[in-house]
Amino acid sequence: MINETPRVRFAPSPTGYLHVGGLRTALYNFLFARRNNGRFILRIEDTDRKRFVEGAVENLVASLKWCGLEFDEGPDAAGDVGPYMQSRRLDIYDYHAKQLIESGHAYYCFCTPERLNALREEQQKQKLPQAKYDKHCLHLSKDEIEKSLASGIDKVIRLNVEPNQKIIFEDIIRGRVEFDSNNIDDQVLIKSDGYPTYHLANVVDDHLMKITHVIRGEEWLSSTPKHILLYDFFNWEKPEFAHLPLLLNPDRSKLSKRQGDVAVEDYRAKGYLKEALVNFVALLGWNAGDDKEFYYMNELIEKFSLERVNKSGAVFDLEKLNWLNAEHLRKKTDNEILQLLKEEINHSALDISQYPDEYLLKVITAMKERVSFIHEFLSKSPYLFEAPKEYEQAAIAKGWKPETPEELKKLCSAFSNLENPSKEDFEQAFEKAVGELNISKGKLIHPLRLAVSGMSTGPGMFDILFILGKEEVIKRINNAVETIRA
RNA sequence: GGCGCGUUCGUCUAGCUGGCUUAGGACGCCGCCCUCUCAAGGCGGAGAUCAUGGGUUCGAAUCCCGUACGCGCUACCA
Repeated sequence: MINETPRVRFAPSPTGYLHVGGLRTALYNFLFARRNNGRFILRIEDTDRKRFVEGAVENLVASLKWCGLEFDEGPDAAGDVGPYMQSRRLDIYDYHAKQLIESGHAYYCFCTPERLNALREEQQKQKLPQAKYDKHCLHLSKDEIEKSLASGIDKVIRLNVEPNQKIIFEDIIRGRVEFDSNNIDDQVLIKSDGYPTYHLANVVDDHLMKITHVIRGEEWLSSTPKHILLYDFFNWEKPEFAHLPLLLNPDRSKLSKRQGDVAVEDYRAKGYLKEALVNFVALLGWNAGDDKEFYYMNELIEKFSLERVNKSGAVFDLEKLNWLNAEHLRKKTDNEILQLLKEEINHSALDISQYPDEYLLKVITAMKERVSFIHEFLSKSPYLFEAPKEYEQAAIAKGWKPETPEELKKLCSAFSNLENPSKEDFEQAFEKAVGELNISKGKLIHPLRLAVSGMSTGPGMFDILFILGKEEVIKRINNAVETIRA
């Protein structure tokens, strides 16, 4: 074991999208694998036919890959212990379930749902500590079993849990965990439709796929004793277990759709950078023990360890994600941002051909520190892409005086004398004009900003003028004078 | 109900082998500086009797026990 290559798996059921909690689980598996020169495996747990969702696997894989979580083995990256879709391994589960029956650790059950329901109700009425199957079919005679089997009536295969056993295992994150077998039900292993339940499939696959570390969500902790039992019954070596704390809603319930976005694709659509999402999710339940919060994937790989994963659930705090997104955005080079911005423009109503790279680069320099998302280049500085069609009312009320139009006109003529003006040229011309008007700089700069941008906030005034260029600036000032005067 | 897991500022967390903690950092919030505005940046502030009660100890957020609360599981779902 010690010298074996660590092998871990992310084993989602294909529900249609990658949940951010799933992303966190996948990420920790991935980081652990990369950190320890191991293998990261994707296995699809599609044994519930009622939950089949068309295209779910493709979507899952796409989200995983977008986040940079490349798996070494999986549905479309075959290794030699596949297939990696449980629905294609039915014969394997069947074979192993039968082995269990032969060894007496499992048995056929022909009970109808009606009998099971009645049993449960009866047990509840009696206020029994826990509702459990009564092992009725365990005591069927060989003949009865043969007859029922031959008749083709519905059957399942159940785990034969022996009472009064202590089931103990060591969890990497939680330490020693102990269960009493009296609290464990004779779990169905093979359903009446022939598909295995999670419990059987996951143990058989983890063993056959040589998984060394089972890293999964805390919701599995309670069923781990069933899995331990199965390993023992098969006489297989057990993997290490690490149960991750849950991701929570702001009200501390398990992170759910009702209280916001949970799908990775939602965050992608909202303009979050994959670097930020990964960084943020990594920190939800883990830290290196220092104050570092800004990480790239390679740094996470270098620092990650299961031993430093927390035990308690973590609230998914959007504010902090937003901050990290801004941080990651600002750390990118202007050229990297340029590519993203061009994509954004392409997906907007704007015509990309109107904005040469050189122009966009100026916009990026001016706005980079003022945005948290790429799409904010467009929403926070629309005037750098199109002339303003309206002007902020509050700013008009505050800075637009009766004499303002004349003063702006004066600026226009000052600017018109400039030859291909730089930022400094604009500034000098502005100061000269202001001096001649005998007014303070501040008195005119705000109306000018309003006239040129339609807004009261943004980059330095002269940066804006420089980006827009002389002709456009003059045109906009004249436009504003007319519009606001009217 | 039963079983299991958890509980440090609003949130993410440091603190893991008890003293260096008057409990540190980050997000958010507030204020100041910078400044043509908004950001970014710098500085500062408010904010946690470490869920609670009881032990052990010269000394506990750190070890032990109880209680409360929260969450998970309790399916022929994963």
